[in-house]
Amino acid sequence: MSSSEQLCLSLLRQCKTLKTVKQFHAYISKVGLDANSFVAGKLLLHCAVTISDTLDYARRLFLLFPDPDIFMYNTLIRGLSESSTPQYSLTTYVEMRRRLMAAPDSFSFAFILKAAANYRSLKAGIQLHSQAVTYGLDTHLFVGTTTISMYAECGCVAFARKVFGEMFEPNVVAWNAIVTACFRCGDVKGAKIMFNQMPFQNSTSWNVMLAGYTKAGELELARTSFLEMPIKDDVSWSTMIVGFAHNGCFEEAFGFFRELQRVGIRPNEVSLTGVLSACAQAGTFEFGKIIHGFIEKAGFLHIISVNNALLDAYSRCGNVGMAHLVFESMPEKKSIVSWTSMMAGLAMQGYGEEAVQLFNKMEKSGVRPDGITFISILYACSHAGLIEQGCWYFSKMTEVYGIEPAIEHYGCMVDLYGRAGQLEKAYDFVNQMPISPTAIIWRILLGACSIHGHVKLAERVKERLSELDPNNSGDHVLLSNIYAIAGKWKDVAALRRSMADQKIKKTPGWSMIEVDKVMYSFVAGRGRNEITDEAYEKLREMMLKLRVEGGYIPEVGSVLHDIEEEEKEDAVSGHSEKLALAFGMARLREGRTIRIVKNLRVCGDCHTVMKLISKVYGLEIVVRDRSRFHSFKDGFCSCRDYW
DNA sequence: TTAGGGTTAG
Repeated sequence: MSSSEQLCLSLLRQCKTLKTVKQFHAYISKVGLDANSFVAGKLLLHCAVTISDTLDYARRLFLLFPDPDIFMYNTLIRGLSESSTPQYSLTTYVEMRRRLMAAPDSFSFAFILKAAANYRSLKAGIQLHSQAVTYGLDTHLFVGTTTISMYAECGCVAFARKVFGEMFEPNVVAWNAIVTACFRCGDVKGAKIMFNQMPFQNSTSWNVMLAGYTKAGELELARTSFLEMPIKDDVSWSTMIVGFAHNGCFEEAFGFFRELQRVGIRPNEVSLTGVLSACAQAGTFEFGKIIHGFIEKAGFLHIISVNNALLDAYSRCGNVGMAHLVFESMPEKKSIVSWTSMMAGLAMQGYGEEAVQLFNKMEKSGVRPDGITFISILYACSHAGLIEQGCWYFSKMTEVYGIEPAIEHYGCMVDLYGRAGQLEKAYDFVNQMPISPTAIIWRILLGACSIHGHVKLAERVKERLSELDPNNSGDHVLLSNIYAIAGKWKDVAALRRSMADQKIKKTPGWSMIEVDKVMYSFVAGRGRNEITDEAYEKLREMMLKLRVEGGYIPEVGSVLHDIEEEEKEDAVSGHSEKLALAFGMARLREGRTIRIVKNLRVCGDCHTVMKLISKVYGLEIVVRDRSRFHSFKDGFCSCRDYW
C-alpha cells in the first residue's frame, strides 16, 4: 500500500456522516485518487456497509466507476442485501454476471445468498445455489453456511439439512447454522437432536439453543438449558432477558436482569434494551426511569440502540414528552429505528398530524424509511382518521421507495378504511389483496364492524374467521358485543352456547398499575383479597360521586349476556381497568397521573367513566390498551372517542 | 493488498 493510500484510509475512517463522506470524495478527486480502484473500493465499502444511511450515495458512487471490479460489485451486493430492498442486490448480481468477465467468487455467493434469504425468495435462492454448485463453491464453508440460513429463512429445513450433509468438514459455525435452521422452521426437537450430535459446543452453540427455545415460546426449556450451560456469557443473559420479555413474561425478565447484576456481570447494551422492552410492555414508567439513570451513570448514552429502547419505553409508558426529549438529545445521527419509534409513539397517542410532520422531517434529513417506518405512519394515519394521507403513503412506499407491502401494511389499510367507517371499501380492499388475507386481516375488519355497529358485515367476516381461526375467543366476544349493542339478545345467547359447546373460553381481561415501583394487576371476576377489597371499596365511593356530580349512566353494551339491567351494571363496574383505577386513586399521592396498562381494548363504559373521573376529580389518567393510548383530562380523551 | 457465515437489539 502506498503512503498516499494509507493516508486516505485513515482519513476515511474518520468519516461518519454523508457530509464528511462527500468531503472525502471531493478530496480524492482533487488529488487524483478517485480512479484508484483500491481507494474507490474502500470508499464504496464505507458507504455501503460501514456507516449507516449512506447506501443511496454508495449506489450513485458505484455508477461513477466505468469499470467496477469484483470487489466493488460484491460490496454493493452486500450493502443492498442488508437494506430494506434486498431485491436490488439480485439485479446488481445479474448485471455483474453480464458485464464482468471474471466469475463470481465465494464472497459474491455469500452476500447474494444473504439477499435471497432477506428477500425470502426461495426461487432465487435455488437458482443461486445451483450456480454455486456449477462453480464448485457450494461446499465452501462460508457459502454453505449462508445457503443453510437461506433455506431456513425460506422455510425449507429439508434443503438446509441436505446442504449441511454435503459439507466437507462442517465447523462449529455451520453446526450452529443447522441448529438455528431447525428452530427457524419450528422443529424444536430436531434442533435439540442436532445440538446433541455436535462434536464441539462452545458458548455460542448454547446461546443458539436459548434463543431458539425462547423464540419458540419454550421458556422452561430455555431456563433448563440456561441453568445447565457451563459458561454463561453476556449474550446468554441478554438472550434470557430479551426472550422472556418478548413472550410477555416481564416479571421474569426483570428477575434475570436483577440476577445478572447480583452475580456481578455488567449489563451490556442488549440486556439494557431487553429490560427496557420489558418496562415498555409492562408500562413501568418508574422502573424505566431508574434504568435511564443507570444508563447515564454507566456511560451507555452514546449507544443508539439503547437510546431507541429508552425512547420506546417512555412512549409505551405513555410519556411522549420524555420520549421526545430522548429523541432530541440523541447523539450523532438518529437511526431509522429512532425515527420510526418516535412516530409510533406519537401515533399511539393519536398525534397523527405530528407523526406526518416527523415523517417529512425525516425524509428531509436524508434518512430512508423502511417497511416498519411505513407501518408506523400508516398506523398513525388510521388512528387519527387521516385517510387520504394514509393512502398516499401506501402508494409512496412502493412507488418511491420500492418496498413491497407486507401483510402488516395491508392490515393498516384495512384499519384505515374500517376505522373511518368505510366498511364496504375495507371489505373490497381485503378481497382484492394480492396476498391471501390472514385471520388478523379479517379480525381488523371485525373490529371496525364493532366500532360502527355493522352487524351484517360482521357476520360475513366472522364466517371467514371461523374457517381460518375457529377457536379464537376474542372474535366470538367481539361478535357477541356487536349483537349486544344491536340488542340482538337471541343471537348473543346462541353464540354463547356455541362457545360453551366448543369449549372456547374468553381471554380474561387484566389491568396493571404501578404504585411505589410495585406492579399490581387486576383481573375482573377473580377471587377477593386485601388489594381487591381496597379497590372495590374505593370504586363504590367513586361511582356514587360520579352519579351525583357527573350525571353518570352506565353503558352496558359490552356485557355478553341478556341479563337484568342491574346485573349488567355490576358486570361492567367490576372491569379490571376500573379496579386498577380505583386502587391507584386510593394509593397514589394526589395530583399524580394515573397510568394503567390493559391487555384488551378498553370498554365503552370504562372509557366514559374515566372521562368523567378526570373531570370530577381533576385528575389525569393515561390508559394503554391493546390498540393505543387514552389520555383523559378535563372530561375528554385524547382518542376523541375514536379507537 | 481490500470483505464474509452461526447467538442477543424496533
